[in-house]
Amino acid sequence: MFAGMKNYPTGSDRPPRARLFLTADVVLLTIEDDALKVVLVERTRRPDLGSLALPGGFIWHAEMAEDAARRVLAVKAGVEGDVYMEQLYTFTEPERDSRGHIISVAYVAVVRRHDLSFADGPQTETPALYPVTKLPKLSFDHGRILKYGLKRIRDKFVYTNIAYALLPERFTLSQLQRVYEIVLGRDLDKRNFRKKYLSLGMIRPVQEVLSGGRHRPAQMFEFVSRKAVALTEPVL
Amino acid sequence: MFAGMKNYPTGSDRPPRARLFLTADVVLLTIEDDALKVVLVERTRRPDLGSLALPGGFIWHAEMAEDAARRVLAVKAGVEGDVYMEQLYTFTEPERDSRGHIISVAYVAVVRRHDLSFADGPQTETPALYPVTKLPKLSFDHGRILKYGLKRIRDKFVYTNIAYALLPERFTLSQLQRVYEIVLGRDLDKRNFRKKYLSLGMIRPVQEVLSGGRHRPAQMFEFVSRKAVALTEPVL
DNA sequence: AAAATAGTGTCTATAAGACATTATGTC
DNA sequence: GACATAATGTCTTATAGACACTATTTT
Repeated sequence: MFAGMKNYPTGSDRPPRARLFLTADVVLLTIEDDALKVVLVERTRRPDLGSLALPGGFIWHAEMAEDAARRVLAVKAGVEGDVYMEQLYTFTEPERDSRGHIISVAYVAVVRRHDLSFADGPQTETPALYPVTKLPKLSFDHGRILKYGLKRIRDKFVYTNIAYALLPERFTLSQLQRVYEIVLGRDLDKRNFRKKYLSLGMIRPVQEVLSGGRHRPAQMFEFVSRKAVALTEPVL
Repeated sequence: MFAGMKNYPTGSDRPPRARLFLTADVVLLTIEDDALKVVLVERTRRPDLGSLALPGGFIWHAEMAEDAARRVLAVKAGVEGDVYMEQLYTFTEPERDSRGHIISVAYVAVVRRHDLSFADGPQTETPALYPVTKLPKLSFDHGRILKYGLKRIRDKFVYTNIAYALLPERFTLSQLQRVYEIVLGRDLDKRNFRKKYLSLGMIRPVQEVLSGGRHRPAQMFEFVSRKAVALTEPVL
């Protein structure tokens, strides 16, 4: 296997294969109060006790990383059921965690604020939402992971339908546009946005209007598919 | 599901954290005889002895996955020095390797054919090049990894300058176009390709022409940067 | 009728893609 | 001068982006 190699650092005739611990760490994003926010937990153990980190957990025997990530979502943020989640990157630097050489398989997940339930559940760590625009310093290399996750999600918004993950089943075009503006962090032109988005064929009108306040009610729409779909053409 | 879990499967009060082996597996691509090819090695051990697999190796103690991948490139394909390589995905299914629960951190690398040296070097496994258009069945889940790596590289060609990894320092526009055609698997219009590529400002003409056969010599170009650069605008 | 958001169309500029001929070397 | 590849420009169509007013409902 490592053929031809005569001497390994250990002096043994076999390479010093590492048996490593793996964690699944999740960049869990949502929208609250018209702002994109990320779930962070306060560490209850050393090292870095009391400082903020991404929710994460060790991968168990016979478990795949994605299942561990879903377990983390359930246990630390009360998120159950269908959630948009994708693998982000695997961080393997031996020094990234001061406890030892621990690999992090990082995920990004996007949920509606409503699907987070911090209050109930047995967690001792206290999760909370932080706006991505002004972030505190995070433990380990979690700042880097978060930054990377944010970039990934912003890219995905342009090339996929994942806005569905932040919207109820039925929504208005104004709500959809607002989601894009919050995630991308810039204002969009209403007419151009509607023209473009409708031309993509990812949403369709439903027989329902939203009669909000003292103004004209809005046509509601639904996503044709609530599974992640990649576009050939960007939204913006 | 996992919320409120009082007893772990082992009955212990601590979760059954797994200590796992990790491998770095590399989708190593090159161009040979006007075809995109991938390096595969014949397995010299069980399981799947004699069948084809991606070059890979276990991650060692205090080593990061990327270093392991570079070691694999060096040992199994004689590739040294600066190589375009990026992390692809991490495969963690417990059943993916029949030897046990082994994680694969997969990488894609792109090199010039000239930089591969199979002959010399101490490997007992015999690496060889296979056209990506007609691939044999691979061991484990390597077929899936390869397919994913190919997709990644094709996407990257459209949005970055990584064509540099398949070209000598100086090259003609026809050579560049040919690289794109081989990687993407379709013919491109010469005039449109030149117009577009030159407008991106990623290459510049040098004071040299290539006088090949009995025809007009071609202007040579070089990449402004031979580091991976992401574009805001696609090449094609 | 005032307030508030919904809903709509045009114009301009830029880019993509289809397409054919001339230029300049070597042999 | 025959051959082979290099090099080049125009037209059409589609898309992106700037931009302002009318429509409909509630109170």
